[in-house]
Amino acid sequence: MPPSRQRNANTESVDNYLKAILALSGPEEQRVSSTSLASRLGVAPASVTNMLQKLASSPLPLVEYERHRGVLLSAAGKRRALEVLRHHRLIETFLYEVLDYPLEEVHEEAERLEHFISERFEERIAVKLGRPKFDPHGHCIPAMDGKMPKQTSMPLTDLREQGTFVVDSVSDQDALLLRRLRAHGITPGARLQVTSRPPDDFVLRTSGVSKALHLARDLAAAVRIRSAH
Amino acid sequence: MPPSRQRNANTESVDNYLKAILALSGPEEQRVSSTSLASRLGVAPASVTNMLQKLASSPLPLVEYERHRGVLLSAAGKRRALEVLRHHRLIETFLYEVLDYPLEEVHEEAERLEHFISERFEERIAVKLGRPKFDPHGHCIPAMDGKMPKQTSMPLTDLREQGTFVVDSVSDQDALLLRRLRAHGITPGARLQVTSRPPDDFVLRTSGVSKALHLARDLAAAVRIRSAH
DNA sequence: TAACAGAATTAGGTTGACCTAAAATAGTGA
DNA sequence: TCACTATTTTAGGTCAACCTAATTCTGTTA
Repeated sequence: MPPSRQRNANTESVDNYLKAILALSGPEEQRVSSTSLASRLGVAPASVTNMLQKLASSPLPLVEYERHRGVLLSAAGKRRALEVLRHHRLIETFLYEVLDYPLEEVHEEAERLEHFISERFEERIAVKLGRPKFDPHGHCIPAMDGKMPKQTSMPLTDLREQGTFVVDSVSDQDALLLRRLRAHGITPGARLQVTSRPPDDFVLRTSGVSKALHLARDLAAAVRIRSAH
Repeated sequence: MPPSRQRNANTESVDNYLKAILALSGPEEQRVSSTSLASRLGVAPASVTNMLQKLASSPLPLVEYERHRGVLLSAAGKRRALEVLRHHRLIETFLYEVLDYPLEEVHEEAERLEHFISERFEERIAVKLGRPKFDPHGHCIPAMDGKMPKQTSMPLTDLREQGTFVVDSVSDQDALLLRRLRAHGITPGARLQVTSRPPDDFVLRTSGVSKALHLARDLAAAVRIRSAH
């Protein structure tokens, strides 16, 4: 028995499966395939199948799983996934606000710590931060009851018309990319005036900068925007 | 291969063995027996033997081990043990100072987190706290180079004469005990006037309190004192 | 509708950290 | 010095989470 985190059958690994399923199933909660999970988690597909079978057949199943048909989170699984996501985003906010981390480094640290903080720790940092609704990437922080407001933003790459927008959020997946975005002044809340769009380049202006900016596709893909109300 | 903490062969479990050896070998760095390690770590003696053999026979051994003669930390092992101890005590201080944890709850949380924070995290909280030298229990925090000032305190239970002293530190091992001590005003820095000592009770007065206090043996054993200079 | 590619699963294996039970060793006292 | 006890080690096993290789399934395409 591993010393600390066996309580409740929630190991670090299980948490990571749940988080991945939550992320991949999207807002419509579609079934998630073994391969997509495998590639997101960086493990072999066979390992995924194994784990899913275990998670599905425990006394209080965390997922619903049918062979060859992918998985979905059960109510309990979703609850736990959202709890871990809440931890993650609160920790990110904390690192950014209180410990002055650079934006692109909060994710990696949070990714480790999210599994090991207590309820008390979560509560204390939430209070310290004034119960924030958004993390520094612009992602919303699930409430304790698991509620999340509906997404009203869209990927910059989905944009089909020009106009002025506000950066809703940036992806936390790739630190390098994040740093490049930041160097261009593209951070949550920034104003973007988009003057050209695919299949050409993304050409845009950021607030207060006169020079037009050509945005590479990989960068654009990491940005979500909403209308400048 | 477990996903996150395989780097450098320093798993949570290995860290805990190193910490336990450091604690049990004491300031004179005496050899530590398998049984004492087993009981401190809450594992079977056979498990200890196993682990020690592994730690001793790795390319860069963390311990020196001879069968039937106990273990000692190697230079590398001591370095790591002190690093983890430093993490632990910095985290405790942080929880206490910044997140307003009650004293008796910092230990348990730190015990988990100490294994998972990055160098950056350690550095940031150290800066935030003003590079503290002592944790809230009164234990000194090892410097980055592993240096620790020599102990000048003694267990209250070793006391053979009456007099006035200062509480140097209190043990962090038992939360309940700690809370009882705190209820009696016995926290690091408090003044103690000891008027009676074993084999009778410990009878003492704390600063500003007129009523004499009878201290149970288990409580006294958790307190270290130094002279009130 | 047969065949085939790609996805998913099964079978069998490894590693780390633990366990129990049995065997070996060390230190002590007769 | 011999035996006995307590400590320690060896032997052999379990479990979680991974792996590779082999097999089976599914949906599509000729």
